[in-house]
Amino acid sequence: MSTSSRDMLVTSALPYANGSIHLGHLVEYIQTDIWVRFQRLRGHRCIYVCADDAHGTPIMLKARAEGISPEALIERIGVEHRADFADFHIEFDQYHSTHSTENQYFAELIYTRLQDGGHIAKRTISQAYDPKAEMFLPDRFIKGECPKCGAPDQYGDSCEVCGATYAPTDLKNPISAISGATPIAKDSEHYFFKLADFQPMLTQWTQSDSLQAEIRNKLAEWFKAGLADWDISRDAPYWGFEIPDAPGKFFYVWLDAPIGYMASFKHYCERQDLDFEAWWSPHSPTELYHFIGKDIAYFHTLFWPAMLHGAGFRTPTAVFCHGFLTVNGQKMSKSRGTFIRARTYLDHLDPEYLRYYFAAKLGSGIEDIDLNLDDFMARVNSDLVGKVVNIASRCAGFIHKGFAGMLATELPAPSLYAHFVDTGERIAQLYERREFAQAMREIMALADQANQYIDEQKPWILAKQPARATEVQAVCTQGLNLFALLMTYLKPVLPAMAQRAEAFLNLEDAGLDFVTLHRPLLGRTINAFTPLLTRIQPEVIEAVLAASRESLAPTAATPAAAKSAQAEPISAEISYEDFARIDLRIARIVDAQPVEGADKLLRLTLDLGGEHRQVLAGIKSAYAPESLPGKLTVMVANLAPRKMKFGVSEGMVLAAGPGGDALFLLEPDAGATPGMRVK
RNA sequence: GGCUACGUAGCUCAGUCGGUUAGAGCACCGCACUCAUAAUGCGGGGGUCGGUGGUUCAAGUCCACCCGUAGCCA
Repeated sequence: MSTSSRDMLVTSALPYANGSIHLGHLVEYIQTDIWVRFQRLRGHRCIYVCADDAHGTPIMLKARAEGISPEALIERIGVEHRADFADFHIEFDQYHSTHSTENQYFAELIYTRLQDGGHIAKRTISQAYDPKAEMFLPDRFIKGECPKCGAPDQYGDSCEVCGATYAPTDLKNPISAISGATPIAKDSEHYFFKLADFQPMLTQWTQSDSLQAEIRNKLAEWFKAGLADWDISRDAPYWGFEIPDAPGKFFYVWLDAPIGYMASFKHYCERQDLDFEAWWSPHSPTELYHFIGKDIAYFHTLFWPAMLHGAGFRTPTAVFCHGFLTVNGQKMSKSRGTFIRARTYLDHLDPEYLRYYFAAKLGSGIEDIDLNLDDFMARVNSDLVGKVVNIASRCAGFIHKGFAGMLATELPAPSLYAHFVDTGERIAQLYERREFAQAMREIMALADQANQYIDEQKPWILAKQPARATEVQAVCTQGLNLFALLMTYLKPVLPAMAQRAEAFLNLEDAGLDFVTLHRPLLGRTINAFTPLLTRIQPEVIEAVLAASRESLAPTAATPAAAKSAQAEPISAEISYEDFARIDLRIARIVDAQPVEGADKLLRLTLDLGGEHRQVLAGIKSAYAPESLPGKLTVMVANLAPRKMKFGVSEGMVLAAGPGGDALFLLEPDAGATPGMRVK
């Protein structure tokens, strides 16, 4: 079934070394790891490398803020990243860093070759400069008022309130996010990579099978817009590699980041005594694959192949893009507790639950995938525990009770077994094409058939008739062999569970794989059955959400609160009598509906302890209507009714925050009831 | 604003080149079973395929416009 052995080098995008791995990152590492493990189970040589992306302004500033060196910061984050990946069973052959001697070597080599080829230009440009911090400011580090809607405290590239995009120089009253100083314009000479030199080569490369159709469309659009020069230098102070013969100029972090793939592999070659050149020279027979998120397609499908080609290296065999992760249908949100860090998840849940769920949702396209937590629990419990593990569980007892763990010497239903083996080839093709969701559906359809078979044979009835004991043994041997095939097919996704299954099946010397699966397990003993996987409990999901709210709220809230107190000074003093005129009441939200024709409003029906009020509240951007009914909050009960385009609003609910999804309804402590006055 | 995707059952998703009565899993309801981690099996209800218009003998599928969501770009 397997073809001749292939040599493959696979990468995942390098995580940035200034923060923790979260569930969004894991989509990519889990997708890649499943594919790599599958290739190895098919008998191919598949080397999986990655590294921390350890350069750039954000890392420099974070280290400065913590009062440590950038080296110390990236060392600490590197240790954390490696532990998170290892605990999710992400099995890299090499995990390295872009801040390494190998990476400096390749960055300089590639740059020098591009320069020798005439592909580097120098030009003086004017940029925002912080005179106090004495450094140029990336767009993200300039804040000010949106030129379009006037919203305060917006970043230099786009407005979070009205969605406008603009240049940092358009901001009104700009300030440096680093020092608070007003930025000035300052000239500096920059180095550019002349991407347009590679237009013919890129046109050809992007039309090959290297890319998904959606990405090819996107590239066509970029080509139409024209390939602009790419600014690859940054001025000191900058955390990165200095450009050869250009004192005070550094490689932009995005130049040396993808080169980190080569550096990591080079490090591996030195450890394993492999020939680096054989894998990276043009026309190498080996295969090179990059798994990335769709947001960084531009770097990997234009800059990267052009750089490689221009420097005399091979180009990737293919670049595989995936979409983003949403949780419960929405962007991950710190206030909702759905911004879940890898470690928080691991503190509560088995990593294989998530590996399976992602596999069940991932295809070869670039669509976003949704982690719906109710669906997650139902799917994992029902598919893995209810269907797959159940097969082993219901057969094992009979084999141990009646036959001392000995399997029958032949299969009673060889054609059913053969059907499972044949389907394995289709499943393998789905894995190969990264159609994991379809593969999981095929596997679960087989699991259904295995359960149906046992149900038809009814070994629990046969077991009551001593004369039919051998039939019981035969049926359960069949069931366990079907289970062994299912575990083989799931092994790329569930490596740890597969290992437990191998121990149970007494297969520890020669594990399950896609090459030898046509040989059934017969006339041998198995070990005692222990639960291979337990069900997810709903309380545990709640605990993860609660922990995510807790672990992130303080760090996120402190600087934001400090800033907003600064931005919005405390109002003029009022008397107690002024305050007492405001009648604040506890209200229960009994209904919340979107308002037709209004972008920001929800129509709330509030219960004030008998009396019902309609309030039109501008909280749609932060709260899904279905999440509100039942909640208690605080309302201004004696506010004059206000007629709006969409009806009369009879009061206001109280919420804090700058707007957008950062809007937080006030909630009373437990015990408060609708109608109570707030004093 | 321009561009690229996406919108199918309560939830998560399939649906090929336009072709018979639009499918699956979960959830729900009924029955059976009691080996199995309350697991399993059989049966059932549930859809204006985002909307409007068009092309066609025939549209979930193709075209146009609109609405919604996400992303990219200036």
